[in-house]
Amino acid sequence: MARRPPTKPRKFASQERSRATVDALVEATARILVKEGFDKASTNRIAEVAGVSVGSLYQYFPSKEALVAVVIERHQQEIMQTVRGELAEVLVQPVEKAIRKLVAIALRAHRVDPKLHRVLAEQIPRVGELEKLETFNRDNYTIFRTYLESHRDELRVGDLELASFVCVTSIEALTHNAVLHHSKMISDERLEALIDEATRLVTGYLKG
Amino acid sequence: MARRPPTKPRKFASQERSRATVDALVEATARILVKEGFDKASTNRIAEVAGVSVGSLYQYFPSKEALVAVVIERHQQEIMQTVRGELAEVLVQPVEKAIRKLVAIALRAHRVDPKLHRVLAEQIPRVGELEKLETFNRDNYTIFRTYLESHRDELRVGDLELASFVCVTSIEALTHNAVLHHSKMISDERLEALIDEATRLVTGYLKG
DNA sequence: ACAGAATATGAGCGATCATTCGCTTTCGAT
DNA sequence: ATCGAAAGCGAATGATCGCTCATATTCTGT
Repeated sequence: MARRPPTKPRKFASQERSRATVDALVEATARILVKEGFDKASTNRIAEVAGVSVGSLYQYFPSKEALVAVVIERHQQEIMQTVRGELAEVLVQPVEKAIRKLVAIALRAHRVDPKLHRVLAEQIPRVGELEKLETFNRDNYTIFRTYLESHRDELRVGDLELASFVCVTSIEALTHNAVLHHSKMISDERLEALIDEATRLVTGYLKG
Repeated sequence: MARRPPTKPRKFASQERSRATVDALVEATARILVKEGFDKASTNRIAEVAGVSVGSLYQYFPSKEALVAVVIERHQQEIMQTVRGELAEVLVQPVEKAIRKLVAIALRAHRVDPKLHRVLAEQIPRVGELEKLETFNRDNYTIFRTYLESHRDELRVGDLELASFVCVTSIEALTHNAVLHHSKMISDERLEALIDEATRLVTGYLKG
């Protein structure tokens, strides 16, 4: 197993000990990002918080960027796990139900480790490897556009592309801001109110 | 004039030459932010692009943060100059007209040096002096809330606070994304279409 | 023409950062 | 018990950064 030259290989973990190291590094990175922000997340500090040495970090991650990218991926996967099942249901429901469920899903997505979500959204530079954040958003857009196409006859929209843009942007911004900038709004009661309002906003727009 | 000890004073520019230096520094900072991003904007590089020495930079700005803060202020003032007159008109107009004008204003605001706006919105760390960005947004929110209060009877809204949040967030996100992430949409024709859609979205929501 | 204030200079300081590499320790297979 | 591979270590490197200061140049009032 692992036939690569041992001097270079920045490679995968085969023993359990090393898997624990990788895990500790990813977790430490996330914790530092949340508690101290992106620019305090130096590789030396990450290794220190993870309880390993910098050298070990570079055994498994070719760069700091790669490590942050893994943190992003893990966060997106956690969101997807919370959401994938519900997302399938949406596609076969009528507009009003679908939008309401979509808003609820978006809200729940933003409540998975909100502080990490905020740092990723606001502080991570979108260069090189770290553009995955943009890609993730484009996926949502495509899914929504597909839904609108298959329910075209129930809607009063001229330009599907434009309508998708309006809806996705609004829902994303509302849920993002509600969770990350107005966390007082998080009482379950007010949260239901927000779902009502966002649903009314979007369905009203789609059904004329 | 200027009685401070000459060893410390990090002070104002009284001669024309120094005013030009300050201007060159601010402009160079903006240009670097746009063309190379926030983390390439080192003080040495800023001074180099401005055609002055680092020392001169620190004669007029106590820190890099202060310099960036001035760039932010200047950008916000440029936006306000483009917008202030129109904003006054909005307050005395009926809902539909008002919203349409507000959307158009927001759009125009985002088209004042859009690339700089994007960098300021997405790359500048919101710490210390640089929180002005948040304050600016809170102002918009307050203005809108005031408008809704004075037109309460024309509206079908329960919670004014919540409605303001929904409207401001949506308009801001739509105009921001349209200008900064979908610049293909900028053809004047599609731009009018976006104003139509955003207006329909928000007025539909407010008037039930 | 001269003095002192204002302005400009840029080498360099100390801190911090991402990354490397020679070395040691632990593991798994025999 | 042994040995090679895997995992771990951390001082050291070189780059870059924000910022200072001793010095030089230019301006302004007289």
